Amino acid sequence: MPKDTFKQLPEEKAERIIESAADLFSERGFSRTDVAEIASRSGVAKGSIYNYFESKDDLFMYVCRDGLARWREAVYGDIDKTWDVYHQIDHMFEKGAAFAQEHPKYIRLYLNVTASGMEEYAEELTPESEGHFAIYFKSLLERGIEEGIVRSDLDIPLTSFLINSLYLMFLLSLVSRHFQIRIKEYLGMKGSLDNKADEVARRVVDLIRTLLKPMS
Amino acid sequence: MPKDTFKQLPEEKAERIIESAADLFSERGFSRTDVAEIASRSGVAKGSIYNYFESKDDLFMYVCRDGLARWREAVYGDIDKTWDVYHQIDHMFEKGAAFAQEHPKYIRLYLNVTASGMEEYAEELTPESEGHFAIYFKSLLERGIEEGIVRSDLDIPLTSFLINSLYLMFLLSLVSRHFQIRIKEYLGMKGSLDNKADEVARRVVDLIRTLLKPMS
Amino acid sequence: MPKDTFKQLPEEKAERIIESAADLFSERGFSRTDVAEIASRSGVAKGSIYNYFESKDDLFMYVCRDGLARWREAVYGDIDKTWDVYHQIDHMFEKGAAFAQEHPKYIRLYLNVTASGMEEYAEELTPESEGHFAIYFKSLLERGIEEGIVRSDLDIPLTSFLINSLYLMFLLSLVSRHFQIRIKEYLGMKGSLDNKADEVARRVVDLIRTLLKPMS
Amino acid sequence: MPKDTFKQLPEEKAERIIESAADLFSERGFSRTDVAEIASRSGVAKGSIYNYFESKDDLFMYVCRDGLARWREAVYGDIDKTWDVYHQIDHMFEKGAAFAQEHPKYIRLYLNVTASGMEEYAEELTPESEGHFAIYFKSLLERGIEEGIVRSDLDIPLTSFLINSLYLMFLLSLVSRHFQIRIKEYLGMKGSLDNKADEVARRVVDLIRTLLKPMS
DNA sequence: AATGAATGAGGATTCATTCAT
DNA sequence: TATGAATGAATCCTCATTCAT
Repeated sequence: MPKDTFKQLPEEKAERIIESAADLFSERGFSRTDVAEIASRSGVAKGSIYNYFESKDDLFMYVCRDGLARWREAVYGDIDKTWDVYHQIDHMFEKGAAFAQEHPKYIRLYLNVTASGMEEYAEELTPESEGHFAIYFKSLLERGIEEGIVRSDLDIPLTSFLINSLYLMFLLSLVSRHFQIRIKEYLGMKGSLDNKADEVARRVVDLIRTLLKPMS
Repeated sequence: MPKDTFKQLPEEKAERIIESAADLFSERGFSRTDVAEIASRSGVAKGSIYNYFESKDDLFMYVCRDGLARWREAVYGDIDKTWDVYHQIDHMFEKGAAFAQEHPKYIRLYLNVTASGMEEYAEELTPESEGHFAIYFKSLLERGIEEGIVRSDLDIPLTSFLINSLYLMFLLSLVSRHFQIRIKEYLGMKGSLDNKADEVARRVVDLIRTLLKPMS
Repeated sequence: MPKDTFKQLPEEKAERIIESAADLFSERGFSRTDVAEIASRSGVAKGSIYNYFESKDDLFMYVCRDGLARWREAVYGDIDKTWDVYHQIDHMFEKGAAFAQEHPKYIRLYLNVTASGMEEYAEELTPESEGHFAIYFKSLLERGIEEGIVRSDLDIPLTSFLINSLYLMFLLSLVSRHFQIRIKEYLGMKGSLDNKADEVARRVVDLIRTLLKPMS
Repeated sequence: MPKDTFKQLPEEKAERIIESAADLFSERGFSRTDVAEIASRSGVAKGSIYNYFESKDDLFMYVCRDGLARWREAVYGDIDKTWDVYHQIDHMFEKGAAFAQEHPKYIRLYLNVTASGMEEYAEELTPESEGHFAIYFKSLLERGIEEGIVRSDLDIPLTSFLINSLYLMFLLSLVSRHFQIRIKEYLGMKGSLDNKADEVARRVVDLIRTLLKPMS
């Protein structure tokens, strides 16, 4: 947890630190990131970082948690719960893609938490970040079934898991070299993915709709 | 690339080195792994590691490539191409689960390649490891459609991507703390996942079958 | 030398600072003591310490000098110069023991001044703290000889040195782990020294008397 | 405890490290001593120090223990147990003075162990270094009494303590600024003590003899 | 005068890699 | 070829001191 001094910081300065830290952690991973560089990039002294955070670990945890919250907010923030399931999923993919392209670093942080040797962080962050989604998707599907726009013979929890997995893989494809190469292998794409993100998003949502909708 | 001296090593010794390295890289990640410890665990001198490999990077790359190959072999090695698509997918999940439980380290290595700062490795390894799967899944689906057991209104490349994503998420759930917590959130499970791996595998395959089979 | 601001401080606040500083310096030594902790323990701001003292060195010096003065006062404060030499020595040991047990920190500070790298402090403090004793003991012995209760064949300065050395070693044994272990080795004692301090003091004074009194 | 690598070092190199470490620790104390400087002074790389010792603590402990052993050896090494008590004490003071003048650092290390915050070291080293002396002095006095050259009305353990205290104070006076100033206050000396060490030693031994010998 | 945030030099320790034996 | 000691750059964190409020 950040120290009180961090909370009292001018927002602009705090933001600079978080940005630099997120940049570096997401580019290089936890171990390869140097606290001194975070400091110099954000224009504060090395010692100051330790006035704000207990340790590099503490800073990392804060940055991850903060990044994941921004991600959630960007995606869910302006969702209208009255929309139908496909509309909401479509919105999530669209907003997710926009967020991934604007702030790839916050999504890359996700990969830091999944990495080997980061179990300690996962233990704390994963339930926070995934719990919401799990409940959200499940209730979305249930309502869809009630409304007759989702087939009723599905294993709901697993279908939620499926949708989220697709969602995750899609976003990671926009921010991680590995997942980018991977998706291009599957979709037979060449060149940058960036200008096709929306198109791919639409295809994914279409596929989901095709698979979920009741048989006519 | 390993040096020639490595290739001339007694198989048993080479294996000991690869095992120790895979153990450590998969538990701690690249940066946190100490070459000296790999050496001592495998009973060779630290200097010897540098007789066999150009650098820690080189060793890491070799270990990852080797681990991914073992994974592929375990899953595809004894597949019968005449089986139908659902049978083959079922086999993949079953073998995959067994492999993940017997050699979690080789699957954890996958996460190392996806991590931040590992782009250099992804660049080389990802095409090798994912290319196979992509082609394999696509041809599987195409044959399924021809045989009339897979609905024909699907976006084949994307459906391949979907199946592989589910497959990946399932296996990662067996070996990574993050993905384990995540899947348990979705499936509402408590306690260890290990003794329910087969059950979950079956559920996933069932879902895939439900979604893919043509509407009656 | 403390700044003027320190002298104008409410006595209670000044005392709190001195106490905390003496506590910490005496427990951890100069280098291992953190100015910030002195401040927080005495309930003042870190910056305030620097309003009162030029530097950590300055504070340390003041605390040592003050502590040694308290020690002197406790031991000599209520001595009656008309008592005979043995009575006065007995009183010194008794009061010294009581002081050592009540305020071990002030005696531990002595050890900080004797330590390596502390020559600068010794240069200033030692003459102040030892000068008194030297003169005092010598005149005490001289009077004892005149009165015929101390043998006249002694090397007076050296005998003063001897008595003070014993005195010092006795008190240090009450406050320093090293000297405590040491005296227990010599006296064959087990367990805590604290409840036997008076007894040992008496034995030491007895020995001094035995050695110094004229042959009958 | 030093690592095996240290034990395998050429004696000359090991000696250089011990010397530099003893020099610095004894001049500046533990905390103020920089491992990097020990390394550079002994002409080895900083990292090498950590090949030889677990930590700065470990090195410090080794150096202290080694120094105290050298001191003991210098003083006791060539003592003839058939000599009478005064002869042996005389020899100890003489050799002790010579050692203190030749290798003041090893005696200064003693002060590091007595310092605040060094209890951990005292716990281990003090029994080793003082145990010998305690037993030695007591048996010396007992034999002296049997032989009729030491008065029989003494508190033997305490007298041993007294002699050792004098011995210690005398040696510390030769190597520590504080104790040097102190002894000069008592003995009324000016200028350097060094060229008068033998004379003072003789005076101390004379005083001991005067005090201990039976009354005629 | 009081505060406590900001600073950056300093210091212990780690570890990939080299190299003499 | 095998070894493991030697190296020193890299990195986390501490802390005395300053200074703006």
